[in-house]
Amino acid sequence: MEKAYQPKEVEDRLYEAWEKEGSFRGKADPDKPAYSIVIPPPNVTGVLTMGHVLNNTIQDLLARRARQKGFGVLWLPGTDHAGIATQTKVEQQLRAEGKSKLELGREGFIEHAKQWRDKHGGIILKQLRKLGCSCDWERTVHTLDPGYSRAVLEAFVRLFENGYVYRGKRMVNWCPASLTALSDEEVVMKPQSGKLYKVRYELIDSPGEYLLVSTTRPETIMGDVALAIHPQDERWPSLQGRKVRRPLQPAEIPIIADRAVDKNFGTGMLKITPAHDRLDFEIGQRHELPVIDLFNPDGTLNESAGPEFCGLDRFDARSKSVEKLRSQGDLLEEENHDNNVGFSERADVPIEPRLSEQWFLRYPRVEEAKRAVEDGFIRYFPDRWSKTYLHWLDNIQDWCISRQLWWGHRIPVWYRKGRSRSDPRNWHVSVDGPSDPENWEQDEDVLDTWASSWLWPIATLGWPDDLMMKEQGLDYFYPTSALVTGPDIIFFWVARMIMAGLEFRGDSIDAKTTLTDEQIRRRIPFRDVYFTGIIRDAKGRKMSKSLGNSPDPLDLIDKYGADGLRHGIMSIAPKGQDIRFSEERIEQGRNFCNKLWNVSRFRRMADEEGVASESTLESIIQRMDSKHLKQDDHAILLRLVQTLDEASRLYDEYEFNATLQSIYRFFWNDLCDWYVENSKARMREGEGKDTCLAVVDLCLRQVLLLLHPVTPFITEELWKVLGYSEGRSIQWTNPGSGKELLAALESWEIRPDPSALEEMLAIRELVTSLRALKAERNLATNNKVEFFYLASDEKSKLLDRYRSSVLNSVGAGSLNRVQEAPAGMPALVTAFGSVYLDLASALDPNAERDRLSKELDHLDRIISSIESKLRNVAFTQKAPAQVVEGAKRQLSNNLAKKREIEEALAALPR
RNA sequence: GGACGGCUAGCUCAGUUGGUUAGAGCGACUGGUUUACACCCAGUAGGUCACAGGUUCGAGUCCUGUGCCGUCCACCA
Repeated sequence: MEKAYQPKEVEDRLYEAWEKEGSFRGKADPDKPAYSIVIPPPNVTGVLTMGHVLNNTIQDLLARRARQKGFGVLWLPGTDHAGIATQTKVEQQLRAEGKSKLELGREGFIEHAKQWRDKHGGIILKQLRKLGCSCDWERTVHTLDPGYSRAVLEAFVRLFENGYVYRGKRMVNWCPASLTALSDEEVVMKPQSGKLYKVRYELIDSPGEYLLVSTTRPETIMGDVALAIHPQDERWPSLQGRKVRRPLQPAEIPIIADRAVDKNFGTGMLKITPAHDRLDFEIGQRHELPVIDLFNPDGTLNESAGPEFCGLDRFDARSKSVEKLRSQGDLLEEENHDNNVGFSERADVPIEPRLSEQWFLRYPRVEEAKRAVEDGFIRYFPDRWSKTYLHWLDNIQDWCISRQLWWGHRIPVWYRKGRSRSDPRNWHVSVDGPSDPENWEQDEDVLDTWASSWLWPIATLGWPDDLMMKEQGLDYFYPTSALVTGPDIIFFWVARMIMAGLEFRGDSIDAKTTLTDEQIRRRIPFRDVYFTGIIRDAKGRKMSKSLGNSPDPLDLIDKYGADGLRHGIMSIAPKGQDIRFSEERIEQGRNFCNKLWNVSRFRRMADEEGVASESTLESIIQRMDSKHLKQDDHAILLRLVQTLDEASRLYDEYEFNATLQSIYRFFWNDLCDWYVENSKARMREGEGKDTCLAVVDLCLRQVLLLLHPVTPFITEELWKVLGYSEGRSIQWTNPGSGKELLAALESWEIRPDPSALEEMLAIRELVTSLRALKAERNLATNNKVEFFYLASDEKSKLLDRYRSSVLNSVGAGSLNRVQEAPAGMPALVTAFGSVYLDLASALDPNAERDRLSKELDHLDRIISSIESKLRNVAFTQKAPAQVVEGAKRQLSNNLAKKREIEEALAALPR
């Protein structure tokens, strides 16, 4: 074995072997309980980020643990076509080649995009293999696959038939960069510091008299169709019904009154531009006002804006309109003003409210979606996200699902040629289209990407095709067991998947009929949802490409190994809290693997032949001879039992960083630093050698099993190297519970002594104190140091049993009992008693006095606090007896310590 | 304007239902290469648990308020 663990060769070799053996294949096996996860499909053209590493490590961990526990496991991978994102990329690349999508035409563009996707896409899936992800790659799904596409269209048609989908002319969020409508969720509000302009409008019937209006968007004045005041605004009792002159594109427009106007904002007077503001549009509807659309789709102004403005970009138009108003004397004031502006999430440009005809979805099963989470059919980890989820559902708005793009699922609606598209009588809605296609033309738009990915858990398992569902094992794997994703897509994806599952799984149920509990239980797409945190850099900033603060996971794998990366990331990932990334933690993950490697190496060096045999749990236990079991053996076995239970509990609670901490403590502190260190002599020779090695084997074997979900490669490798494999991969062996281990030990007449743990802790504290006495005086290399101790008979007896191992681990010549504090020796007071270092020379009495005085002060503070507590009648009467007893014991211990320190102090030479 | 999360050692974080003297890793400092591991071992220093009240015999932990940091939701021109 190499001196240091070399992950590269091991990882590639093992991954290949696992794939070849079909370890990851998800098969419906009626003899096993099912465990399934569907991957949150990354963008097909995406590359692996630290976020993916976190997310997918957790999923892999869950899948691998389930495999160990004997479940029929499926982790289903795939990619998302990512409509806008991909189309934008392809267009950019075309532009770089000097081509445009219009030249290619729809068919040509899609063909081109597909080629581009096939060439550059799917990289991320290869990268996930490097991470060790145990996905069933044979079942990889892409959202534009024929089967999946059919599911998307089928869902649309069913929703249409059930009255959930409708077409309407409405205000939508328009992205002038991507030239498409967006859903409300794709708009992010950003605070902007802009200007608030005060503009005057002249009253027609009273020339020279003006009304003042505050606006942030002077470039839309040409589209004003009215001014509005609040009906109860007593400042202007008689304005209603009169008219003003619009200062740009002059025209006479009426003054109206509407409750939606805020009397207290600006001048209390609102200009109404129905085509370019949501509120204005609503007011316009109420008052039957006309709509003047000033903008082209790309955000430039059109003819309605007048010749001066036509063709200008909206922001140029803004400055130009300000200039013009100023020159006309209509601009009275200009002040700084901070407000929130909606930006397109993808293109990062301000969105434009725009009136257009689009397809909308009224969400199905909203009430049941709430119940599913409220009543615990679906559990959120951490639970607090359920509040965010429920709040969104309470205020849910219809979903604009049509996108003016080419890359995606084309809406399965056909319009009769030459007839009005607004009239449903001219529509044909079906998956396969009309039988006389020559008389129809298909809707040009595609569906929002999320209107395909919301079917992910059900459509990847074959829905809606009966045969496919059977083949893919939908009945077996659905509902999936866990979903691992970020809280940022709780609305985009999680909530919508729940509604889709409730609506589409099983028989179609009338919209008016509420689902029963049993139906909800069967239809939900997943049972547990684990929300990860967001990975931030060391300064707490979000990782992003533009900041360049995101390390490349593949570089990290190269440097620290996939296991190191996985271990590192899992050790810093508290449940649902944001994560500060630091490469040091990944380094620690690598170090951990190396430690595991080296202790295994040491184990082999102790007895190469013993390792060669295929050792099962039973055969390891049978190598233990209870005659040769020492207290240290009992103690480490008890710690192993504890750790098995603790780690298992923490795994089940999704507390992965705590899980690793628990395993770490056992493995590093208890096993390596204490047990192995103290057993080196036994491991080499003598009667107890076999027993001792068997204990080490048992501990190592269980540690490997516990760690396998987190660090699959090194554990599999050592599993074989150490001879625990019985020819089988570690993947299929369950670490088992502490209770099961105890039972196995018991069947071989091994019953760990419960008092051994406590003894070990006491001895460890003693050893630490003795080491400290030496270390503080730089005596680390001196093995002949003599110690004395002052302690009770009982403690003295205990020490006699451990003396040699204590001397050995401290590196000391002797440790003898005295009846009173020896003069002039540095001392430490432990739970065990006082220990003294015999050091005639090189002692600085003053330094020693300082140290002891400090200790004494500290003790005095503790003692007086306990005393006052015990003097308090309320405490002694109300606190539970054991707490009071504990305090008393604590007091007497500390008083004893104090006496001993005082003695030691008195014994110091002046 | 609402809602949620965070504030504990220089840094990153643990701290289960209130109960003996608040922990770990990293970093700092001291010492160590007797054949598992310097990706290691031994040890030391370092904390008014953000602040202010309250409940309680007892508060890092529960309640109220304040501050700062972060996230989400919200049509104020």
